[in-house]
Amino acid sequence: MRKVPVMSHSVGGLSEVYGTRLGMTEDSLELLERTRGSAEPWDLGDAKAGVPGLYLSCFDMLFTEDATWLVKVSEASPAPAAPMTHMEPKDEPEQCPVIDSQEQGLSPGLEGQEDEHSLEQVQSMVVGEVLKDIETACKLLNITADPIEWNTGNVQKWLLWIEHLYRLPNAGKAFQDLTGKDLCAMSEEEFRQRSPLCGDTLHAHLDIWKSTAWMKERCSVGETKTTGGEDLWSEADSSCSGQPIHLWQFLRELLRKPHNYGRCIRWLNKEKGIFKIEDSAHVARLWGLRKNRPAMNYDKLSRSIRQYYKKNIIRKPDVSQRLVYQFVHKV
DNA sequence: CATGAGGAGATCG
DNA sequence: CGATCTCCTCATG
Repeated sequence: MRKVPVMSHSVGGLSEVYGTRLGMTEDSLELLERTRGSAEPWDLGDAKAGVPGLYLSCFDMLFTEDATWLVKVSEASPAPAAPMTHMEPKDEPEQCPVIDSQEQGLSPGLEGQEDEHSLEQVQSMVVGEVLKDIETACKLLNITADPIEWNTGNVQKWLLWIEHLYRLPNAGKAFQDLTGKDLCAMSEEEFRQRSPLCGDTLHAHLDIWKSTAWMKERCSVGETKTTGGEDLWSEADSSCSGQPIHLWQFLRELLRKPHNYGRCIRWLNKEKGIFKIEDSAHVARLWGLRKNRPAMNYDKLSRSIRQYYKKNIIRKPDVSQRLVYQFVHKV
């Protein structure tokens, strides 16, 4: 109900990947009866697929929606557009993601069909989700939303992140020493050359980020500009003060996004601040990603949590249970 | 066998 | 310097 994944083939492999992995609903499939690609080599085959819940959370993070607005784009704006630099003459005329989601109210006449209308609603909703999810990723990785600004370290983080989320084979090395700018200048073909296995997927992901950044830029022109513009992205969250994030803050961030991380960490009793780490390895990986500690594991993460006992930040609940902790103070 | 408690030195921003 | 990170020992279910 919440998400209405939509797919398009505008991003080659992506649609198939997400289509199959995201557990698309039948109706959404009908909605835009797109070609249903053949199953990707790495999906549904492995154990994870059997437990969609596990990594689905991550998928939602960026993608239930991405495809969506590509759909919108390809359907709504027939004109070949700009921000997507060189587009390959692939099967789809790749367009620039457009911001029309905002002003959909202005063009009611255009989409006479109910389908179109509901589709628009879905799309704008979905665009919002993309924004939120990318924002979340940015916080977790401590990188900016705009790939153009990434240094080589940021790029590596992002790659790790995407690979981690989507269970892609490791391709980090293939993009070593590239900045975000370099990355953004690369065509899908170049991506594929560097990483035959997942270059196209990575490229598609990057496109989403680029598009989102571009859109965000467009939307925020005029306002927020004076202050530096971080307001838009850092509104509701606490963890933004430039200081290095603390583990307890990180955990709270995860807990704050049950939709994305509910399968690896969740509240048992939010009022009392009691939470449970459902997937210790997963949480540890996320933390390691965030802190640039590839060797992070639950052993070490839990040691850090235990340090909080003395500081009165986190404690073990009265009835001690495995992997269950409790924030001492109110959230 | 994964988790939990906590000591102690190393490391990083 | 503080907040982990890392490694380690020992205990527990």
